[in-house]
Amino acid sequence: MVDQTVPTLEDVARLAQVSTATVSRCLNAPERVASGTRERIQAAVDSLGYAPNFSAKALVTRRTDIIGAVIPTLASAIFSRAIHAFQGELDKLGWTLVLAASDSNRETEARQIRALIARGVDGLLLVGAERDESVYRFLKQRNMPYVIGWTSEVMDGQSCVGFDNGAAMRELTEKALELGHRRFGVISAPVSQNDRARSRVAGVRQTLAGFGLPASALQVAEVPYEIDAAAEAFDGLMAGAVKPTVVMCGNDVQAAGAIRRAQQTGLQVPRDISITGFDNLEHAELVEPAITTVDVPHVEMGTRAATVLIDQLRGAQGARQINLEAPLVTRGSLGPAPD
Amino acid sequence: MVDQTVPTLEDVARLAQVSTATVSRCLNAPERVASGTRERIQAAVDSLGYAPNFSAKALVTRRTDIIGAVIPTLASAIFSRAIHAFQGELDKLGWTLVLAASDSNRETEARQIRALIARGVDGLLLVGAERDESVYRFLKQRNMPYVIGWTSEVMDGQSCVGFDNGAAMRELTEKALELGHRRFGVISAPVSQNDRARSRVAGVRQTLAGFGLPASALQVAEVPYEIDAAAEAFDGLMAGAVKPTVVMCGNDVQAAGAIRRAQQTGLQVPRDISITGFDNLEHAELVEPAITTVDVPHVEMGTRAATVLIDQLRGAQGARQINLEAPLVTRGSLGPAPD
DNA sequence: TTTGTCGATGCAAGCGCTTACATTTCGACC
DNA sequence: GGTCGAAATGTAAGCGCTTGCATCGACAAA
Repeated sequence: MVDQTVPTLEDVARLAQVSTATVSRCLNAPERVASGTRERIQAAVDSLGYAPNFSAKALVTRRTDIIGAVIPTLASAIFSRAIHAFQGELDKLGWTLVLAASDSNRETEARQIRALIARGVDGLLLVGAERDESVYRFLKQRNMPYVIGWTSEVMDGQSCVGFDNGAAMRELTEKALELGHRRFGVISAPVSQNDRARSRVAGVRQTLAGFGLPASALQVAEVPYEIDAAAEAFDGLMAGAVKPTVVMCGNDVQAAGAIRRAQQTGLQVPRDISITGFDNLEHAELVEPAITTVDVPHVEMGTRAATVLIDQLRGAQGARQINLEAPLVTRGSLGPAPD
Repeated sequence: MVDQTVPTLEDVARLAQVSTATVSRCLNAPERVASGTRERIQAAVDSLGYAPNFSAKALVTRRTDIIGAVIPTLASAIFSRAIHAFQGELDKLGWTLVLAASDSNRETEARQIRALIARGVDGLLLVGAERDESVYRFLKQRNMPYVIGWTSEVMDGQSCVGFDNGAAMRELTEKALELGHRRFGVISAPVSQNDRARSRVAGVRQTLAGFGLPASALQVAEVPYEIDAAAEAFDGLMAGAVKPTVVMCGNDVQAAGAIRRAQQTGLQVPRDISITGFDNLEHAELVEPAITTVDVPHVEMGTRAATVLIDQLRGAQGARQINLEAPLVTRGSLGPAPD
């Protein structure tokens, strides 16, 4: 290893017999440099294997071309599909993604948002609209562009790319009502710090109330998005005074857990009990019976989030609120209510 | 929005009536600053809401505290669990993760590795050992620390945190032999640019050869890690002259696709045909029958990869090659060969 | 009092790049 | 050949931070 030092603009300039300014221009706005010079510089760049130092560039331009995303988790497929699409689109547009997972912890999320901003990200993708006001103040104070995903319920002036969690759940609930169900169970993620989960539960509640059912027609259990936790929650619901005929789950992982537990306890799905999910993850159509669920447009959400954010960075005026379709996917796990 | 400018070290210094050098020391090595001064500076930092500019810092220290990871995809759960653990550990240690997905494309991967290095990452996590020699030359030339995940077959001097793909598959194959299977099908990811997939297939081949079976006892189909593609590949294998009694899949997604297609064509698993997977993804125990598979230690791999890489960045000498256990998980999809 | 030591602090250079502004070059045209 | 404007290029000032070295002052020992 003879030459341990990385070549700089100055090395290129010297080799090409021009000033550093010309090299810089050649790299950033080639049309402002005479073609002969350009070729000479290009040759110097190639022979030196020069690559610009982004820290130096960022220092003077005040831009990093880095976008940050803070998501609840990568551990399951829930967010990873959208993040994959998000990253792919960013890559295409010349941006780089830095990623942090908050494990659905509010303080962690706030810390990570600050950390990414300190790192100099040009923009942020956040999940859900609910966070401390102090975080939004900070974002505003630093004039940081951001887009909120996975929900369409945001404040004026905020950009989002999401869908209506409540509406999707209302639609699913109506379907269940049509099928004769009158006693509902819900297995949800803890709603206290999760606006999307809360909207979903609210969607069920509103629909049932609108239909004229008493509050007792709905039992809610809150547990994490894990199979075993959902299985236990299912047991809890079925052991209640008012046994539900349909259990609506906050996502497909919980639905899979509920279905399995139902089958273990000798119940047939959907003959004895109907179960629904949310997200349309890959496994939703693999389990038996396949899960009736809501098709969350993960990929489109990720892609659009990237374009909305980049548009904003490039100076587009005004917030954009994009509300995507999240259609019902009817499969075997939801059937008519038992007599 | 009155004060649009972000406070700098100098602002803090002025307010605290010290030099910028002292503020810098106070932030990076508090013990070298008198406690009175320290308090004054702290107060100034707080009142200004000062946060250091990482680009400037990186420019002079030549370190970014950013780690890059280039993985094949985030679209499924295959890599995301490990990346989640990797990011969590990095976060704990004070590092930040930037992520790029190559979609298993060799050129894209090479481009992304270069891009992340240009961005100034301090280290890299890569998946699998197989890439153009020019990439490794580049890595070496730039003196870039990196760790290779998902395999233990690396060159001398390279660090890895993985497992023995071939050994795991040999073990699985032996199990199938014990159960009386003599005609094997394999559904694999395309092996041409995927050393892990190649090792897995080789594991089957070696075991069968060692057992004395002819080459015709093994039929291989190469398709992407997708359910439908796997289903078609399954059809292809079953339509061959030598119908397999067991189909070993490159991962659990393919196994799920194969199982479903088997059932659609009236075959009972494992009575008529056995099917195995790889990875032990969440759905492996959700489908019916549950998938016999290899439990890849995703989380531990992610965590250890982070610590190995950071150790290296901190100056630990020599490459570390960590070979984790990837034990068999016996479930319903693998049974005795039919008579 | 003088000297030496050491902890605390300041000074200033410089990391590699961009860019406003100044200067040079080069044709086109008369 | 001389003039002029545009195009091409150069000059140099920073961006915000770290850090080697110089300085200062307090205190202990002589």
